[in-house]
Amino acid sequence: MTAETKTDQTRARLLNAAREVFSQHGFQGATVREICRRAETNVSAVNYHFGSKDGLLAEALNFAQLKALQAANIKADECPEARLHLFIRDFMLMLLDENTPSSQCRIMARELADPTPALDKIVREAIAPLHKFLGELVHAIVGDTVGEAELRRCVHSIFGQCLFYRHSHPVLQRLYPKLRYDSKEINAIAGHIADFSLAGVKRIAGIRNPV
Amino acid sequence: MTAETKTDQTRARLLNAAREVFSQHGFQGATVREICRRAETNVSAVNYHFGSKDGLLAEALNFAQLKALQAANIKADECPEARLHLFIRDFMLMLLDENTPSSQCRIMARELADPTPALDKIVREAIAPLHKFLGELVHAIVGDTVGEAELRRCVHSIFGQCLFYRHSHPVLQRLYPKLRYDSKEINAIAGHIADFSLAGVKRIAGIRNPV
Amino acid sequence: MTAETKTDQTRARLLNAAREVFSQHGFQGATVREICRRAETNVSAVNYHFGSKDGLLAEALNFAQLKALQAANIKADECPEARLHLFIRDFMLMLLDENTPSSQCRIMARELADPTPALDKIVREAIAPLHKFLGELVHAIVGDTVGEAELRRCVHSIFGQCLFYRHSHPVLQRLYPKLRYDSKEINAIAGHIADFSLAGVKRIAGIRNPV
Amino acid sequence: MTAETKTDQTRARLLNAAREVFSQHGFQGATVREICRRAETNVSAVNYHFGSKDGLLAEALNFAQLKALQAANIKADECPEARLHLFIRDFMLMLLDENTPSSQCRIMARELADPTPALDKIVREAIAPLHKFLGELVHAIVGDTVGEAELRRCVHSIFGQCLFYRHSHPVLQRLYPKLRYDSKEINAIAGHIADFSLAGVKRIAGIRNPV
DNA sequence: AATGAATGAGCCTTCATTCAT
DNA sequence: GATGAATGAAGGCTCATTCAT
Repeated sequence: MTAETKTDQTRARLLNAAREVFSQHGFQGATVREICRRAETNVSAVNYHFGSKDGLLAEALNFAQLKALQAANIKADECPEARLHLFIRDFMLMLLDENTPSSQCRIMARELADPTPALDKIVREAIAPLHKFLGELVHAIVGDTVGEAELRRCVHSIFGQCLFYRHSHPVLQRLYPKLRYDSKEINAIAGHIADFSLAGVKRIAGIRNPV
Repeated sequence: MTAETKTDQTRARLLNAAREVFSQHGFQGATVREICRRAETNVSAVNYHFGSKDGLLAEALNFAQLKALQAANIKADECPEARLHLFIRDFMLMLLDENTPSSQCRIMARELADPTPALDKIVREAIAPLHKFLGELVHAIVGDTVGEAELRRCVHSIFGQCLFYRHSHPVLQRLYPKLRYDSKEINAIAGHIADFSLAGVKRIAGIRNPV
Repeated sequence: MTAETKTDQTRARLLNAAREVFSQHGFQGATVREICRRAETNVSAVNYHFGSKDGLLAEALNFAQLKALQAANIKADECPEARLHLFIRDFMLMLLDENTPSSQCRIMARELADPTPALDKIVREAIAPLHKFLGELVHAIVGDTVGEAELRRCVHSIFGQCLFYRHSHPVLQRLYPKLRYDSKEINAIAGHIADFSLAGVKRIAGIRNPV
Repeated sequence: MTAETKTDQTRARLLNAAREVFSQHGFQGATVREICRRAETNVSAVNYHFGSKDGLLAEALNFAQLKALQAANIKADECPEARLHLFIRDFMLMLLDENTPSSQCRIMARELADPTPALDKIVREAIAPLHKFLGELVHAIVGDTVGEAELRRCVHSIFGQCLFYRHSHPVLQRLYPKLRYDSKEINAIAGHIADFSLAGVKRIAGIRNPV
């Protein structure tokens, strides 16, 4: 049924390998050779199929996972607070779960702090919608009681907490050598961030925060 | 009275250049040659003064400033909540203030995943004490009502929010081209993070959060 | 019929150049750049074809020729004394003959004092078998009359005499500016070493040495 | 009593350190920094006192030890055969004894195969006299029965055997990991070379070689 | 006279890319 | 169309040497 040509298969293998390697080593740290080794093809293949390492990154980022996450969240028949919790949990799973290989999200996270030619595309197609999505979710929680700037900062506070566990992973590993991101730990972290943030946004909105 | 030797001046120029380049390109993306070019010295200077690129990073992180920040905070005759606010503000000033360019510690250790003595030292001497400090400050606010793991996560939530503005700076620049980190903006951000976090930690501690 | 690919040609040029440069400047003194310059290729070629400077040395030593030499000697239908003479002559030709420049194995491993995989491999694959071979040849001459340690020293004495002409070539050139290693001279040297050594090993074995 | 100035002391320390390091690592492998570290002075001292690394080598080689060896040998009230044995033993001790630091002879041995600017001086002042000395000793044993070329080759055979143990040390260490150059082993080697060579030169001279 | 600081040429190696089948 | 071979720019670093006291 899958009329995949050999070319398509090679492309697919390269994209998967690229996602793995980019998410592990970042764009600069990744080498074309390593990607091609994992894709079991030759080093010319990247330039042949994608023009350059940059081009490979651009294609490797299809953001499907991220969009699926948002779509699923919107569909969820839950109150905004519960949806925030869900979103944070799914986002953290994408960022941290070691059993989910080749998450685009993890690639993005790595590149946020280290501008690459692909960053414009990443921001435009993935991050801007994501910020918009979370902004709307927060708005659904707090209503019109907060200004635009404050809403934005709430979104930043939530993403900042999430991304910290990825960006600071090398540091956290050294601080707490026993730390492992299994699903229990990820759930605990996500629960914490959700509770913490819910209280935060409500405080910002001037809403009394019951225990 | 400027008892600065030529050596000290060269070291200082290198450190400033390194902070600029490291924060712009990350550790891997930064080149010794570029750093030396900006410092107007030769490429050997880095190895001469700091032993290696790693060693330069370790010194560029400027532990002294971090420690001064903590010391000043401890001395402040304020309640823990106010001290948290102060700490966040000073930390954000250190991370973001564009008016003291390159003399600040802009870099937080990242992407030194391979076990390297530099990151070990950085974590041991700078980051671990910093986490301990903030942990104690949070504890002073919430008392013994939270467990060790939760306390730790509160610390992570606060640092995550702060570092977000540095790590995601390239992203935020693209999302909000008009964004400038002047002292007014920094104060607003710090205020937001302090309020948000205070509500967060109290919620985690099970403390009713009045408006 | 010249089924040599371009790769093989480049490899061969590199090996020839490496033998020249290594034998002129030693391993440390030789530079990859100089070798590549003489081989008329770029500096990456060494690492591409041989992995490293060490790897290039390992291949340049040309074990094949050494092995062919031993194989031919074993096949020779001669008495052990005559075979010793033959071996020394062939070995000296390999070491010294100026008429087959740089296609020969001129280098004997030296100055790789730091434990390096290259020298380990060289010793294991080339030198140990060679010592074993000469040990057996000496044993065939003297029988069981000498102990293991003495047999070993006889082998060392023979190799030492041969290698002297290579290792001390720069010295001998200065001592005897007229010295040329043409085939007549090489034969004379080989004959000398064979006679000298035959008498030596027999004396060590306690065998009366007739004129 | 020693009216040594501070300068002289520094020079002396540098020369001693240089002899150590040169004999251990060869001229190219030795670094000025290491020499100065051992001499407990600064890196400029070498150039200040000796002009360059080359100049340091030239001065480090005063050949006193070598000359003393020859002088002592001439004085010895022994037959030429016994004096050959003595000479080889003393020469080997100089080359190999790990308890005799900073032997000039060992430096020379390293540089024989790897021409340095100092080689002309070494050959002229040390090696040529040494070859002449050993030539005369061999001549005293065999008389006028051998031609000049053959006499020369006998000298080469003897030196070749001795130097082998130094040049091929890295190889021998790997072939026989248990090998140690203690004085017992050195004496055994020297005895072997003397016996072997005596038989050799007599055979070359056409002298019947009694057991 | 003597030294700590600074230099720049050069080292081996890695890398994304291009070439020539 | 697809690949193994080859490239050259650039990387961090080491070193003998020179500078400026």
